[in-house]
Amino acid sequence: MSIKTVSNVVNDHPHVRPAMRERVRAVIDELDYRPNGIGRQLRQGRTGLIALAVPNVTSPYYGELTSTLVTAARARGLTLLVEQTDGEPDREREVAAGFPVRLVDGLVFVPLSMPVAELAQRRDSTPAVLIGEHGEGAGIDRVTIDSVDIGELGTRHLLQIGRRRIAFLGDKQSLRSPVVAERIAGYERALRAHGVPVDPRLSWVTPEWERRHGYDGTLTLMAAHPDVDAVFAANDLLAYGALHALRELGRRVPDDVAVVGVDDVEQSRYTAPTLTSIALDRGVMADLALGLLVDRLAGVEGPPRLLTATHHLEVRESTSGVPVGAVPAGARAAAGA
Amino acid sequence: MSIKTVSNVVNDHPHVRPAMRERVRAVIDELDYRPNGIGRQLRQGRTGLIALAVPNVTSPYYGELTSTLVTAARARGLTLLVEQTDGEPDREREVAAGFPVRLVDGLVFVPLSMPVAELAQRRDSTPAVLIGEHGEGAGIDRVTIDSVDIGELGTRHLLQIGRRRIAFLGDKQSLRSPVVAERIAGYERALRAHGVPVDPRLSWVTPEWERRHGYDGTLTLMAAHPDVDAVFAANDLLAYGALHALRELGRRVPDDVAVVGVDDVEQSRYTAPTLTSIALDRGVMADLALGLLVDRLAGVEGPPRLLTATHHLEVRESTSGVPVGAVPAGARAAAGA
DNA sequence: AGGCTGCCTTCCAACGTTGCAAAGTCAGCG
DNA sequence: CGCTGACTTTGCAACGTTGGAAGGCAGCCT
Repeated sequence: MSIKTVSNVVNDHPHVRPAMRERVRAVIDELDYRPNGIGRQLRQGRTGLIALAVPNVTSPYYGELTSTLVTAARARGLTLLVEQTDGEPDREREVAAGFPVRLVDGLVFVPLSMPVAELAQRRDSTPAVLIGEHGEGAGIDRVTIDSVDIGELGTRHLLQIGRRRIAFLGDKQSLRSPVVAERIAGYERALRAHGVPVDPRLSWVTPEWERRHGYDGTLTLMAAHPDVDAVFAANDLLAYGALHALRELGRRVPDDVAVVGVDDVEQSRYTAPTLTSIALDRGVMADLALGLLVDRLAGVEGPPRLLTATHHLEVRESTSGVPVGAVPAGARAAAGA
Repeated sequence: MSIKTVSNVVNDHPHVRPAMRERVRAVIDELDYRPNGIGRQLRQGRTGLIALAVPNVTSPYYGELTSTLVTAARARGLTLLVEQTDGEPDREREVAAGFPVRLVDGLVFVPLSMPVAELAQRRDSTPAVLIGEHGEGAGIDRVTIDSVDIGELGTRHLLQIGRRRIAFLGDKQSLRSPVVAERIAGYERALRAHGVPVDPRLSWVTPEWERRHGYDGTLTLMAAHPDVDAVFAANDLLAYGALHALRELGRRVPDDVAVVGVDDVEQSRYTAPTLTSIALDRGVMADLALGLLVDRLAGVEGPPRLLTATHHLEVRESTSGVPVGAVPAGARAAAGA
């Protein structure tokens, strides 16, 4: 039989006589033959591969995002290939410039630090989607979240439980990325709306948003401003570091200092005390992003599109003091010792 | 100029006159040309792609492993492609059988549940490396850890701080995988060595090894056996659940119940109390695994090889009661309330 | 000046697949 | 019995690259 007939069988072409179809299938099983993806792709010009470029896979937030994307991609017959940028501008530039060897059909990119102007001048013709606040005006499809509202929501919650000296943990010294700028804008807006003076010294700079930076940052913050009665951390990891530092300093949470995070990753339901956080819908974000990308792969033209995923506040012990479980308060107090 | 000359320039072949080389480079820049990976790969028969199949990317342990592998692969000029099995036998079978379309050069696989006999009968000719305890006798290169010793080490530590009613959290009901079997073997060996009777009722079954299973498991465990004075969790996530449950129950850690985990992921330095855990060297494991795989890709023949990565105990507050930071004990006591 | 040598460039073929078109087969019908 | 038409199979070409071999050119030696 001819090679082409095999191809017809493998691709379920019509006009193949059942007898022949059976014969070919038998031989395929016999030889354990698999079509060579490379040849197929060369012919079709597509690989079915999508690259995902995130700062890292280790942070719970990006890990959960990656996990969702892997699953969502598979559901659409695509395979995900992972790159890590560590949020460094040069690594992000490499991703934006495209891989030196053309291999993927599309790119899902979470940029953090590279200048948006450079993103906009990207010459690589591979379709891309951005996820996150970074990329306003880059002319690329994007799925984002409303970080101004996130900053406002978290701060308002702290104001409502009576806090007045609220620190924002996770500012950036140089290069204030949109993420930070927006969250701080929301934070300040909420303060003003409540008639609480904005003290710029309480926008506390951390080099990155990892646990240890939250820990170090909170130690120095509390030393400099002992009157701080709430910490609004830019993400959950910083908040974990803050909780650890506060415990070490003997400050009770939330009694002395309340803490709010952003991302609401799984771990936040298990810290002691459990962490109040603003939940972002990662599943929806991944799905939306992949949908935008698949459109472009299918040849959909048009101006860059922008979608915004929703978020909501999950109140837990670090601001309410109320334990999650159905256990008497007395028992809880004893537990903490 | 001819296509082949361009190829020669791109591949740094000798015998290209500098003038011509320059001319070609200029045009490449001009057109922003990139070699099409597919054509190249078709010619060379290799894709430079490595598949990684893990249960998920969300668990800190696998997340950190994935992250390390991505970096290690990149350092060797390979790109990592991620699949998730959720630890389900059928999904693992698919991975073992090979992707329907031949596309990757090699496979790094962390199986958890599929029968080893089936792994051994794998017909796919793509080189593979296994990571973990699962796969003994499959005839495939593997990087593992000594889980018997891990079980023994953790248990001995608990015995040495005076605990006698030590529960093992994370047994599996049916299908006791090698991971569990080995850790429990070590646990029982340590108990016997100390003359402490082995109580099989304290090998507590959990459906999976996620935080919530540790939480649920610990609640039921402590209800059934209130005299338990230590919990040896099969991994850190289970331990976080255990810490949460114990806090809710008003049991002090480590005073009433000491807790030990396995994996020593980043978060364990930040829980309250910080978690004693057995650290596995993920970086080394990833490197070893990739080394084995690259050998096979280079055509190295020979019997299956087995490497064992090291581990060590990180003692923290959940067994020692001693805080990590340089803060007076009095401050710490107040902090916990 | 002719031939030779050595370097540079070009040509050809092949990797494995699939779209298209041509060739082949067969049954039914006039 | 041959023709028509529908259905089935096969052949060819092309996707973009690179190894190997052949071709071209210039300079040098005699």
